[in-house]
Amino acid sequence: MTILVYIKTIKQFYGLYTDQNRTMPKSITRTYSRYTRDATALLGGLIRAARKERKLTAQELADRAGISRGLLQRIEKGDLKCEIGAVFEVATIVGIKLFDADENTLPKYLSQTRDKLTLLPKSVRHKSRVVFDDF
Amino acid sequence: MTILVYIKTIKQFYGLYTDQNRTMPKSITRTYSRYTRDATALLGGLIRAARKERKLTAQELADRAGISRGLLQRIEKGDLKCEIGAVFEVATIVGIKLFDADENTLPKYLSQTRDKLTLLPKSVRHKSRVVFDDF
DNA sequence: TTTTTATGGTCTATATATAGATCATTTTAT
DNA sequence: ATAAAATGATCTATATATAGACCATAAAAA
Repeated sequence: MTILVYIKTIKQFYGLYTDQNRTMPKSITRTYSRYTRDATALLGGLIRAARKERKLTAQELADRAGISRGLLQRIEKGDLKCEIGAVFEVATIVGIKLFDADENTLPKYLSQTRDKLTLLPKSVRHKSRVVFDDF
Repeated sequence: MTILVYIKTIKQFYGLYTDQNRTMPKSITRTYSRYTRDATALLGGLIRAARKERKLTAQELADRAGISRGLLQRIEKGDLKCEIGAVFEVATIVGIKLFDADENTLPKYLSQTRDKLTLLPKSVRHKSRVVFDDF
């Protein structure tokens, strides 16, 4: 007697597994405002322009940032699903100022914001609205 | 004869599979500059402050942005691995201006940047340095 | 004080972003 | 014109971010 188990890929097994035992969760499609899309596209465009002005190839900049060329392409295109850390790092390398702040003023803004937060209430609490539904 | 197959979790099987058949790829740990880390932390702090000023709970803001409360927590903490789209969307909702631009000026900056890009060379090409290694 | 609720953290399964390879095309230098 | 190289795009496996549930604690209201 022979038992033949043939699973080509993990994905295949994974798919069988999930389909059999769990309901496939709804794929979450995010919506973004125009402002968000424009801002991300602008940042990507600024990065691309700065890269060319500095005569860096995509591969060179990607290497410096420690990311793949493909990811850099997506960043420059304004892809909304890239890690913010990767995007900001690339921007930093080509010399784009975030929040109009240089390396000296940025920490100051940061501590100012932290100070401000200590003054604000720790948690936001809504006044409990009295409901008159009993009548 | 009995063949007993016991796999507790997919992860367990997955681990066995990869260890046996493939070399485990190096887990890529990114490095980020201080400027990048400060900028992300600042944005998170600004979001948190703006949220409290607007008397929104974390859950309320997360719902409006279409994200989970857990993700909002990471964003406010300045986690570098969040999607830039999610971060910018939350910032937009609480009224934080990106690039000091409002909803009218942002598209203008965007088209200006695109115009600039058409003027720049399509691809960056390094002058081929003649190598004298032959001697 | 008591009660209610917001926050902060953990854990798991799923969805998805990323690296890396590959190929076609475009662009620049020679 | 030709060659070399940069770019744009696609594909796959892996790594990892996210949603959602849960719990403990903190904080604000009653």
